[in-house]
Amino acid sequence: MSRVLDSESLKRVYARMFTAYGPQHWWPGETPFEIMVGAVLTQNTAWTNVEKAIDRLKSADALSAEVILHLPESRVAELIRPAGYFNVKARRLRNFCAVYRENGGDEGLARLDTHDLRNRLLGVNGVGPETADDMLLYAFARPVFVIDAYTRRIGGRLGWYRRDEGYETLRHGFETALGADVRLFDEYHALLVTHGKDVCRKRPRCEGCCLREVCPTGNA
DNA sequence: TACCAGGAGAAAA
DNA sequence: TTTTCTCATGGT
Repeated sequence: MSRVLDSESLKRVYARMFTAYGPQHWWPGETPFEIMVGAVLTQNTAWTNVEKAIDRLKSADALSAEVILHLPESRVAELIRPAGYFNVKARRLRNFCAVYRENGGDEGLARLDTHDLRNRLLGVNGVGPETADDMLLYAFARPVFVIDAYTRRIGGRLGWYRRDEGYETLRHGFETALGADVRLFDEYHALLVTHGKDVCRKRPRCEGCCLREVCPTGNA
């Protein structure tokens, strides 16, 4: 980034989105494991489809690392079919479950410091930076800011940075400007996604956009 | 019908 | 090293 992110601008945008949409109550899931499975399944996929896949895993009594590792990959793929990319995601889920088990499950992973935990997750073939950071923030309440396509699109329109800026640069930029605050990071990311779905896609002319007055191009 | 969704990794250039 | 391609269902 050519310049550091402005803390006041970030907080102003957050306040406007929070006023417009209210608390988002992310991430759906009863356990860290369920949240992490959801993070893999939601890759480039609408959450409504992920919910169907998780429901099918639950119905088959297969929402556990042991069962997923025991079942044939084709069976896992069949169960998660509604989430799309079911063949690659079945393989990724099994890769993740193997590492999850090797590291002692929810409790074992929770004992790792954030840097260590992030590296373990990134070591899984199929878990990239965004998925790992979803897991860190929402499953383990670590102060890690998640950068996704909506963060890039909205921040880009607001003139904060280039959309193709590197992932780590953006993550570090948000974390430095906002300070380590799990609840803020949690809500901020969720609000960006909600705002992106609400305005950026459904209302291309930004009618009634809560960020209109703070957007230099008038189309955030 | 065409497009997109809470990405990542492999292959090609 | 950077860009392009592949994976796939379900809703709008």
